[in-house]
Amino acid sequence: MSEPVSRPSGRSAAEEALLDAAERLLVEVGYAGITTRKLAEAAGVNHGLVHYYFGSNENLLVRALERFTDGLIARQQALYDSDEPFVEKWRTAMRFLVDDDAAYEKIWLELQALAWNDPSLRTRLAHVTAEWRRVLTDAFREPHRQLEIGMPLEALVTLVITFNLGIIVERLGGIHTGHAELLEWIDGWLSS
Amino acid sequence: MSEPVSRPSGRSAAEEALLDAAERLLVEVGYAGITTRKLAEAAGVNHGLVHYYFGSNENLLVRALERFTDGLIARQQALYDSDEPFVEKWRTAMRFLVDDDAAYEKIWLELQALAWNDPSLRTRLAHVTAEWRRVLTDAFREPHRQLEIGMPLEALVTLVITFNLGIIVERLGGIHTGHAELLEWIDGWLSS
DNA sequence: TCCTCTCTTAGACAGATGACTAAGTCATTT
DNA sequence: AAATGACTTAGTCATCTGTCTAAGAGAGGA
Repeated sequence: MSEPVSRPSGRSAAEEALLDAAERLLVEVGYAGITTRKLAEAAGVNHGLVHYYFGSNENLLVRALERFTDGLIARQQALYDSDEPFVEKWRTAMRFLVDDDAAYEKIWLELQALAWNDPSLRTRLAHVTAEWRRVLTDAFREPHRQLEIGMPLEALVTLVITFNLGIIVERLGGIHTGHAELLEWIDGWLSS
Repeated sequence: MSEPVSRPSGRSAAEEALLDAAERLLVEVGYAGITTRKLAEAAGVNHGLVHYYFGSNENLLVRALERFTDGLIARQQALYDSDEPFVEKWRTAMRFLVDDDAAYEKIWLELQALAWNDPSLRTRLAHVTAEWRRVLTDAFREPHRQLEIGMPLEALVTLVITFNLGIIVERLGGIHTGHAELLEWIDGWLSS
């Protein structure tokens, strides 16, 4: 027999390797280029294991999405939970945003593109975005008051989230025009 | 013989129908779900015509991209070229942005997602974005001065382009939180 | 009328793909 | 040492996919 088991004790190395391979392939070829055999090859395991551990190719991507988004929320929490002053948090976040290594962002947006055509995945991503919004709203409450920003807090958070997302998308398309200028002006404005 | 001909006089109805079908399928199933036979079926033509007119599936998508981006630039030009006051132009643009029918935006972002994994397509899209930036820079030059906006023009244009793009991406993911609040505040601020 | 050229059709073909399975291996338990 | 159960392998199978081709339809000109 070789039926998928009810998640025994510890995850096998192969299972983790396949999820890692999924993330790597999302970066390298995008979700549309991911096949059972490519996954297995990238993970260095037999291609039958995709069925053994995940049942199907699609399910593997769902699991990869869940693992990735769990990590994403934790990472965002950690950034804004620290004791640093707000300006430092902002600078760290913006440094991540324009980092040369866009692997994390590529995975995130490939998963979003996948979800555009899969309503069940959209639910999961909507939850992550809501969590992200919550974290940012908390983080911006104090600076929003202190810096006397005209617009309502919710509008400010929306603006920050969306322009960040837009920068990521442009960068994935190879466009960098104006990004540095915008971020530098914001940085200078925060410092004053 | 059935070799692709050197674009005779007028395009056949089938050729147009295939390009139309490509756009419809981008909206309905995304680029990854587009196959030769689905294209032909959606266009109501024989699947052999994909090879006859475009040589390959991929080439058809490239042609669809070219046709779409041509229209996109024209549409953007037309919006900001009109004689209306700036506020009206802005309102029209924002109405398009949050329109219930996101077909146009879906096509645009599916093509971008396709380009993330295809360097040659990226060049084409980068050109469109550059053109869009040029149009917006012209349109914002006067209001930027009159409204005494603190940040440099280039930073402002970047902010507008990226937060618009971010809103589109969020909407494709089914997220609408805060969009109306942000746009309403901007609208109010412009009116004052 | 016949011929030419464009357009269309149906189908062939190799290769890839997702899903699945029988037969193993191997460590741990009894 | 035997048995158990998790893990792995190599391979099968039906289906789909992209590409290409031979054959024909039909319009317009000679």
